[in-house]
This record gives sequence, structure tokens and C-alpha cells, in this order.
Amino acid sequence: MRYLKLPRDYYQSLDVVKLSQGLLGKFIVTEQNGLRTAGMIVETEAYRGAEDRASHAYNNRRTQRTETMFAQGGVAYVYLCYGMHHLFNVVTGPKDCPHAVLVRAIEPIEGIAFMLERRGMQQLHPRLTAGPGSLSKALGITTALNGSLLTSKSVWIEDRDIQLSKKDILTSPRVGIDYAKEHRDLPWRFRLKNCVWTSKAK
DNA sequence: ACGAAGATTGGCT
DNA sequence: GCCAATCTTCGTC
Repeated sequence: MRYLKLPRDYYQSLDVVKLSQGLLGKFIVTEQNGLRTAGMIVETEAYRGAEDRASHAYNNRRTQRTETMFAQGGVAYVYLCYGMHHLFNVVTGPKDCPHAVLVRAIEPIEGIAFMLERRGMQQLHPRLTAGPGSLSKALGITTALNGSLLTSKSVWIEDRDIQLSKKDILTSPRVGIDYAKEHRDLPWRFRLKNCVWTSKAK
């Protein structure tokens, strides 16, 4: 099997909803101080840039924080939520088109011992990497990686030839965005069906 | 300069 | 199920 690091081209699509589904079954890999950890993406949410009330970049709002979302697709947008959780997003689309995909859960694959240590856990359990704050902690992702190229040496995404079809994917509304009014119930949350590593559907 | 709220999580009732 | 933790961000004063 060939492992292909996704090239920057992959992230240029204008259709963030489709790309959000396409990232399911891909692998996030991090490497820090020689420690390598990886997991398969099993749950994502699409944030459709300027037109999406749930997006930080709604109405093309440019601030110091959201500037990363306006970069050309293929970089990481990592921000601190509730003062303690580092949330990992994949910036997509061309420059100045602030689309992003929030990764919400992964299946741990490589470096599980390191992940357990980072999380202060003894036993392998879905809690290890279910939820955006949890998976970031397990993979050692912090806001220090904000703006990093996803083709860098410390964080990237790989295609490992996992083939998925529409029937493998479950669709539901996004969570934690009650403020988003008419965009609150859009079915832009995607997960692998029958996968124990995701959180429960809304 | 101030303060409210947040794309969440885990512990306790 | 409820609620505190914890701190950056951003709108408002």
C-alpha cells in the first residue's frame, strides 16, 4: 500500500462540504521531537467561509485570529476554545476564500502510547480521540501549529487508499453553534457509519 | 481598558 | 443532566 501525503492542490476545491466528506478515511500525522502519532479521520464538519453564520469568518470578518482562514487552502487553522481546547481545522479553497473543515474525531492508529500519555489515560478508549479538543491533545496539536502548511514536517494528511462511498457516511447537523440562526441546522457534519471512534449523532 | 461569550470537556449530583 | 474550568478574542465603552 502506498501512503500519499496530500499535495496542496488537494485543498483548493471551492466545495468545502464535499471536501469535508472526502477527508473521512484520510490520516492526520504529526511528528514532534521524533514522536510520530497518526489517526484516521472519522468525523468532520464543514464551515463555509463568508456565507456561513457559524463560521468565524462569516461576512468576510478579518481579524488577527481569522486571518489564517483567508490563506490559500492547505494550512492548519488552530484556535483556542473555552480557554483550554485547541481545535484543529483544515483551511480549504483559494486565497481569500475562508472555508475550513473542523476535524472532530479520529481513530488512533500510530503512536497510541504517546497519545495515551498526552491525555493522561491508561487504557485505550474512544474517549482518547473523540471530540475536537481531545484529538488535538492526543496528537500534540496546539495553537503553535496555527498557519502551518499541511505539507510540512510536523503535521500533514495522508491518503492510505481507504475507499469510502456515500453509504459509509452519516450526515447530521453541526453542534455547538446555536448562535448561527438560519445556518444552525445545515447537515454539514459527517461521520463514518458504525464507527466506535466518533461521538454520537445529534 | 473592560467584560461577555465561546466550533468543549470531564467530573459530580 | 448540569456546571465549572480557563483564557483568548472581539465588540463596546
